[in-house]
Amino acid sequence: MEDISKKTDDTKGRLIEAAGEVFAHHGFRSATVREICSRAGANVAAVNYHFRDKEGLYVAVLEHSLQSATRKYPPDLGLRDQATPEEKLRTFIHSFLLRILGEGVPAWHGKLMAREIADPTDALGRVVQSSIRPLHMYLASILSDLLKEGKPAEGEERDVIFLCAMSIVGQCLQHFTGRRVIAALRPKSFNPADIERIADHITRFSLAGIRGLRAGGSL
Amino acid sequence: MEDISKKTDDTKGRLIEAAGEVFAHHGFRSATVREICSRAGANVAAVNYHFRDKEGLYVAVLEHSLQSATRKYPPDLGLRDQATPEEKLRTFIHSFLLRILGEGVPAWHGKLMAREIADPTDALGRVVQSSIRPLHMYLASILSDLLKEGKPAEGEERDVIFLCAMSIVGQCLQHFTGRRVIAALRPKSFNPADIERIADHITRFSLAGIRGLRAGGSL
Amino acid sequence: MEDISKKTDDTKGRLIEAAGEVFAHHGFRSATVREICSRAGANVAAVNYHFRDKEGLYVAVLEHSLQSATRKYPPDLGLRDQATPEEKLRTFIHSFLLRILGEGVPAWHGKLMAREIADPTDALGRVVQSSIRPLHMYLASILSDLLKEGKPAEGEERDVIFLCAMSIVGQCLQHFTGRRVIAALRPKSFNPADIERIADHITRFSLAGIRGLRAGGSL
Amino acid sequence: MEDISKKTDDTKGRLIEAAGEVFAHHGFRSATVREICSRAGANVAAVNYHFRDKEGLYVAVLEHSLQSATRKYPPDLGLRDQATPEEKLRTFIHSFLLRILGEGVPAWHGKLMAREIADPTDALGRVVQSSIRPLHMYLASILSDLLKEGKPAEGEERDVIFLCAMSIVGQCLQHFTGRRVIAALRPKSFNPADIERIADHITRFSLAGIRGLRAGGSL
DNA sequence: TATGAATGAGCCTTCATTCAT
DNA sequence: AATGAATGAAGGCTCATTCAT
Repeated sequence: MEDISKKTDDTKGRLIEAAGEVFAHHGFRSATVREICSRAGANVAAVNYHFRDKEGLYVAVLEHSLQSATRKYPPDLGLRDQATPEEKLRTFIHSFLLRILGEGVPAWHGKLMAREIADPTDALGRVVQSSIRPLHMYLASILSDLLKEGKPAEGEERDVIFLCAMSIVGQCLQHFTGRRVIAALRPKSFNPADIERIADHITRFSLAGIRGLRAGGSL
Repeated sequence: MEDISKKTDDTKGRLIEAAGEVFAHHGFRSATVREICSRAGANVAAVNYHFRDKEGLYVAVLEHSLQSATRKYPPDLGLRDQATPEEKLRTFIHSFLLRILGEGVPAWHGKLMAREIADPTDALGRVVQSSIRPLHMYLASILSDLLKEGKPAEGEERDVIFLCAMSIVGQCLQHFTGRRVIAALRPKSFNPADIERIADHITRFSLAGIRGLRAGGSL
Repeated sequence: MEDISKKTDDTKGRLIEAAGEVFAHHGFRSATVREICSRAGANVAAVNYHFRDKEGLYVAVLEHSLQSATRKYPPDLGLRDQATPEEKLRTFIHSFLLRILGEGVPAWHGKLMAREIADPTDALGRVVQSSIRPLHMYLASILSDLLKEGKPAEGEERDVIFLCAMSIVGQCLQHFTGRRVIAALRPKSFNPADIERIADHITRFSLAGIRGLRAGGSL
Repeated sequence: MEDISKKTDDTKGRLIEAAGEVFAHHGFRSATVREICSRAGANVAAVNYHFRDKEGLYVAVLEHSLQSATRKYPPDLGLRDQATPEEKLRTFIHSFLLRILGEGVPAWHGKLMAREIADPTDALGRVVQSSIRPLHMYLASILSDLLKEGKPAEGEERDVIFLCAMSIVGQCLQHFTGRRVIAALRPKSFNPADIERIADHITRFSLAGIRGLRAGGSL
């Protein structure tokens, strides 16, 4: 009679949970099967039995993470469909930051993705297709709405949308990827509680940036 | 006190050169002493002899890189001092991108820094103090000029400057850190030759973003 | 007391059948319980449940093989008892080759024996007593007839008989044991269809050899 | 100042020597690097350092064995060239038996070959080309002389030569491959000292067999 | 009776490091 | 100053086996 979400007391589930933390913390190559199994209270051979090998476990962790993360933090955060593009962008940024900086239990979902992006394994292709591309397309549609009125993007326009998407995602990821440098530069700044503050900044900065591009002013 | 940049045919210099490439490509943990020594045409024991251990070599590489990189690509790219803040920002962004995306012979300097930021070792503190902080301060001064006129930043203002700096650096690093994902999302887009294009975008996006913040419009 | 040869669709029977093929192909040590169970469509624990351990299964396979093989290919191949010793020898050699080179459904019986001879396990003693010795005694009796007339063999004579038996068996086994080398030396020679040809050669070679020994010519 | 043949006190040489014994005794797959290194008084990593991996060591052992064995027991055993074919055959058989049954220090050369023949690894091809084929060609030339006068072998003739070669080699190998069965069948028969006796038998048996074939008598 | 899950010993290999020269 | 050889710790993985159901 399992009360906790989906019976996490089976070995396979515990392994995924433990592996998620360890992979997110050390990266795929530096993580050791022994530490994962130790945390999961399982034998070293359990990984081989359930996931074939270390990489199989990694893929399973990624897939679990992809589903879980997008389910927990949908890009629109339950926003009503008739919301303005500005509202949608703010919500997208906020949810993105929550995924990579949030401290909720299984906190490693977003961290794992950020790691995979910065130091990809062979599983990157799968991650891009099943998780990153949908998010990217959603962001691109918001940006398309913000950059012009109604006309489908084409040619030059598509490049601008893509570059804007990179600008927004880059700003968000910087607060995860560069967290150690930020801590060293400004010891007492921004902790998890500041996610709201950061989301505000990135949203305002980006909305103004997009409007500036639309204005088309020269450099 | 040997000048490495002059006589790179001694073992020590060749080791640093080879280690730079390997560390930049694989990261500290995944790089192997054997590959480094092999590329440098040196014995496996050479690293321990000259640098005490693998980490000692890494620190030496970082320090060499810090000096070399800032010398080769000064943040102002030789800009005259009376340039406008807008010109200074554009030059900063351009030089930053050149450092992390350029294909010049010592191409690994910037890549190495970006790696250290994304996956720090114990040497991060040193890197921050001697290399990152100066760049950051220079960027902060440009931003200060752009955000207001003359008055030194304080309180809330400092937070804004810091967040803007992160926004700009984050946009730049995204094109290095996320290069594999970008390649997977848009196979034929942006190659090194597009650095100008990317620099243009980030500059325009950011200048508009900063101006938007100064306007202080509500969300 | 189950009759395996009749109902081979029970787990135990399927395990023996599958194990026979795998042991014959890979040898005892290199064969894996997992492959055997996989082929038999049974659980990995089935071997330990039914046969205590891997070796127990091996012994069961051997015993099944001993009975089955001698039943299927009797050394005299149903030859009438009043056949000449020459006819008996030819038939013995032919049936021996069929057992180790034949491609019949239970093709692994002879191969398994040949493997046990070349790389014995602890079960060798049992195999010798229950399977090899009877064959050997039968061959020895044929040889005794060929070497002299009527007088029981004794002393020096017994050594000659034994050596002749080894000569004949060695010639036959060479075509199984050394099959890989033969294939490498003479790529297109001798395939299973050549059993007749090989049997002819060994028979003629050996009959002449035996007669030569009887003639007692000096070296 | 090494007095023993060729300085066997270096690690590499000791590893080859130890590996030879272990491989000959257990076979490639069942032999463990640990036992080999333990016997050689070396670290487990020594194998990797000197021979890349276990298979590299195996190949090195084989090559060392090929040279050493044929040097120690040349197929003609120093026989003068104008010896009769009969003398040559006897010498070939004798030297062959010495190689696989002899107890001289490094006793494992022939045993290793016999193992490789019966249970080949990926290195078999090399062994065949560099070691077995020359021996085979030499034996074939002797057989050619014995089977007819002067005329080069062709067609059917070549098959007969090949089959005779297999008959002779098979008889010899039987005393190594089947040694355990022989011991079980006839506990007190044939020990190493009987090599002469066995060589005599196989030679006489085979010479008579060959002559019988030449006579071309029907079955 | 039969099984999926889990185990622990042991394998080969790789690594940064140290030693003797 | 520099090297080839050797080291021991640790890693991922495979195996026959046992456990709980």
